[in-house]
Amino acid sequence: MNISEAATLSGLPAKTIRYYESIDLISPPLRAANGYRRYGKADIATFCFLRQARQFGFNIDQCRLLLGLYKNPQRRSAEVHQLVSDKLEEVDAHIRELGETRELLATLVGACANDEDADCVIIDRLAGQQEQTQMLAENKR
Amino acid sequence: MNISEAATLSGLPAKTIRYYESIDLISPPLRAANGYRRYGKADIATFCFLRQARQFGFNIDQCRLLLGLYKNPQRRSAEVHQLVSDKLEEVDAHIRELGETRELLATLVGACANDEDADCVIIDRLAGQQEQTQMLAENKR
DNA sequence: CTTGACCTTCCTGTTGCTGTAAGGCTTAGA
DNA sequence: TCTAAGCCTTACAGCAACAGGAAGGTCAAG
Repeated sequence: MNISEAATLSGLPAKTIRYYESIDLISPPLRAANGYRRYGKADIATFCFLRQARQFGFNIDQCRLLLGLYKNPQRRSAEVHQLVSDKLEEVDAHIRELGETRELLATLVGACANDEDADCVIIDRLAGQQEQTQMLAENKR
Repeated sequence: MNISEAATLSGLPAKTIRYYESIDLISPPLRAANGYRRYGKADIATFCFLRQARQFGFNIDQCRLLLGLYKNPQRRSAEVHQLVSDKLEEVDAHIRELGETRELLATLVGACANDEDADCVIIDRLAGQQEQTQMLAENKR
């Protein structure tokens, strides 16, 4: 099948498939006589794998590792487990961080008058972190 | 003061300050006789404002808006409120999305044998979304 | 025979910086 | 007085992970 069908079946845009090939994430496929890329079922499975992995937040290098394990029948599931639980921790950390940001934003939203007046707690709060930074800077000396 | 002191006091790297100037986010400062940028207290306040806003997840264009409101004594706090509550919603959506990812990852971690064997539920799960995609593709026809 | 839908490669742009090169200014110390 | 460090300047390259578009070749239908 041609690249656009492979794209439809796998859920990866054709552009992305070509890009993955260009960075050697996937191996170059066979070419038809006219130069078109030809893909088979196994390729589709690989593309699906990559789409899923990316969706889970693995970056390209991590996908490279995962793909290596995927293609290697000698893998130990413990290796895969390690990669995935590391990612889980990473996602957890990210969620915690966003949660803090969220709380701060909610505080701001709640504190703002939300009217026609120019007085704005949000603006004050955003600008008013200066002293702390300066104290911090002084502590460093 | 010179740029590195401004950087220390505001918490924005000197590089970032120059970058913000280059994209017209902040206005070019006065220059000393030797060509060095000179900053004052108001500049530091602006830099702190930007640092905070970025930390809250506002992108550069949103910072441009916020900065406009910050510098405008005629602002209506409702405008600021709108920007911030939009951002809050955005962050909430992001958190929800990450939460779903987290649950899926946790499921994978829990289901994996985590041993010396090659059998790996994670690998199977990552590769095995193919049918659904294909059904989806067929529904589109 | 043309039209439109594919396909190819190559180049640029995105976001928000960070790194590095190549050079000028300034100040303290030998 | 020389020099070494530690500032400062500009300008260009690069990161991640693609997306958009140009310029051109191919293919199937009407």
